[in-house]
Amino acid sequence: MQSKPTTIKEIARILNISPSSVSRGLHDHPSIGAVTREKIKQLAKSLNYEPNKAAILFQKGKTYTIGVILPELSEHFFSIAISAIEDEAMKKNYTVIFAQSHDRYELEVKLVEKMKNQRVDGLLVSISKHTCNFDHFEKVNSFNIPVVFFDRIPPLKNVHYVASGLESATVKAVNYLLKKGHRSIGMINGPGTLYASEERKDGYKQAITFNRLKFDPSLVINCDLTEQGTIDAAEKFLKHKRKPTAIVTFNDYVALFLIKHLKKMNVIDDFDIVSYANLPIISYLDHAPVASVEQYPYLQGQKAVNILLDLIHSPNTENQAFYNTIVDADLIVNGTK
Amino acid sequence: MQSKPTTIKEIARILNISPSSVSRGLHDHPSIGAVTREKIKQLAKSLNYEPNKAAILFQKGKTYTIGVILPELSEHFFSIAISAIEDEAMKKNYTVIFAQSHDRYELEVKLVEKMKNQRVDGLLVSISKHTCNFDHFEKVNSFNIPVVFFDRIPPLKNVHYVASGLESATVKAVNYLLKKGHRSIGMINGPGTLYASEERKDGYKQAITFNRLKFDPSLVINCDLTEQGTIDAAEKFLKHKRKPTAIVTFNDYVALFLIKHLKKMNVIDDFDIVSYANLPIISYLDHAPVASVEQYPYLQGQKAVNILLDLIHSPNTENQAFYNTIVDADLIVNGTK
DNA sequence: GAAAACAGCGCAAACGTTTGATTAATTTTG
DNA sequence: CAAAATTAATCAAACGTTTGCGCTGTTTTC
Repeated sequence: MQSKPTTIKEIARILNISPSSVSRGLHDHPSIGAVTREKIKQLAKSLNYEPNKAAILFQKGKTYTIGVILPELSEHFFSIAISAIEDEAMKKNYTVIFAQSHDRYELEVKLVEKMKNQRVDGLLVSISKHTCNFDHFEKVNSFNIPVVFFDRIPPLKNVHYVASGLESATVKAVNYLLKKGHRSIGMINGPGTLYASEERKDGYKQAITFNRLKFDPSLVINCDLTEQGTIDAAEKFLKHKRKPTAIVTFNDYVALFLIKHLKKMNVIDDFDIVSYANLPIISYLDHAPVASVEQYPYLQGQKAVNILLDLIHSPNTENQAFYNTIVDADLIVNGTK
Repeated sequence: MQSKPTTIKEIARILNISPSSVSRGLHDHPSIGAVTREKIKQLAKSLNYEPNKAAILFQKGKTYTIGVILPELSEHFFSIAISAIEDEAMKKNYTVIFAQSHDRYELEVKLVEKMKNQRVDGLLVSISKHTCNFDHFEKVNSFNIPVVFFDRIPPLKNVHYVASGLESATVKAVNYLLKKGHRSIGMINGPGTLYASEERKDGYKQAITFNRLKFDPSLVINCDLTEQGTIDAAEKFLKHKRKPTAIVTFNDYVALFLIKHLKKMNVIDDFDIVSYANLPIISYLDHAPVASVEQYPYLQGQKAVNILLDLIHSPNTENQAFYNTIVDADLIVNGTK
């Protein structure tokens, strides 16, 4: 008893009118009389008519689909964003397809190509760690598929993006520690190649110099974000001539590794730690960070989708204006700003 | 300089042959000569031809898309599964669209309907907490769209599903605690309506009775999985005449709440805790569970996709056989089985 | 009362691809 | 060498929907 979906043709046949009239009737086109329109709608309803999306997509050359490429779908930060993107797109009647680059440049290129072939109406991308070349995005742009970058954005001028204000957030974080009395503050930063590392460093510098202190470059250590890398950085701090009393870590994983190591070394109580939140339950730790930078991934996801839909719907004129949206991050202390 | 994608027609026009020949040439159809075939392929390549998926989908009535409905995309367990589903589907050249029911029955019904309208080739579902009626799945089935349930499965006989063997895993967990010397073991279970609660309780009973101990129903407490619910349960245990020395919690959240409360009450060292793993960093806690039930969400996601693709590809005969796949959960102690 | 406006509907083409049936040209077979 | 088989390609229809244009019959306008 497998049903075949009802089509417009079928309805037209039954009502003895043309398919075009049925189509127009269903869309409240003025050239269809009220009587006929109602007959059409009633029959459509009773036959459970559902438009064949594939046919419409094909006909209109639009897919009402947006593609999303992220480094890792299971990363907590991104999983929140995914939730937001899905919710927001659903509201606007768009479908979302996700893909993950697993932080591999070549895979990312392939995925962009695939999305293009899928004829997505727009693309939302958080670039992989190893992406330095951006030609693949140029290509989709030339096919008139708008691209909005998200969180991990490329260092380019003429692109749309949504990202968090890590620099100002870092200023807040360091200021907070300074106000707490700390005079030597360490930072375990990410790889130097990352834009996000640069922002953190700049924010750190800014806060330090603004408070008329001297910026000591040896207090900001680049780290590959692994456990061993974190331990190495921690050891440098422990042996530092101006041993810091507070440490800002690149993210919660680093904070976790750091806390573990400092506990092992039995010096955990000598430090205040501030991290950039990406693990939900870090505050349950015994020696949890005293403060966390919240980046609002849900909000970022929402904004990114809305910008993308804007671009999709805007007449594809020579758009010289680029959306550069910064979602201000907040410093969370004890669960409040 | 916005390009228009190359079409088969275009290639045919340039080569002065028919579109059908181009189509067949690209598909290595035997009735196209080697010379023509090569000419076609070369030109297609140089023009960057990419098949218009929308057209193919429409023509074939297949979408090469599977729909996935989960309660909450950002839930850690599901985000791992999402990653697996995406990877696996990508390998088989399928596209995935995700949606979340936010654990609301009505929304789930709507989503199923939407997926059907999207003409997905198959559906992967983890049902919402409040779904007791399953007619909406019957409906997609009648449209010959196979459904595979995943993790949260309905209490029906004639459905395909992949889920973890929670009963046997619970047996392992309780056995482990018994072997450690515990004689009174509490369980903070989920709501009684959940199938997952039933399985845990059955496993608990089984292990207890198998070890010739008496099953005490008052040691298994149903809980709404909130923090307050957990605290209430904990208090009952603290006042219990046979105060347990070990507690099995429904999931890591409950474990977290429990640990927090027991710490506050200063009795954390009186208990061994075993949980069902769904939070990645719980092992970093100071008084972390001594063991965790690992449910392998990645593996489950993989299996579910493969079963679904199997069903999609199998001739739609009257399939009387149902896939009932149990992914055995393991008890992880100190990072190993 | 003829011309103009309009309401209500049908016709047919188009979107890009696939595929069964057909044709034409060539080669093989007995 | 005629008949049969093979090769290589074309034709045309189909999938479901939308939309510009044209057609008819009725109503309005001056």
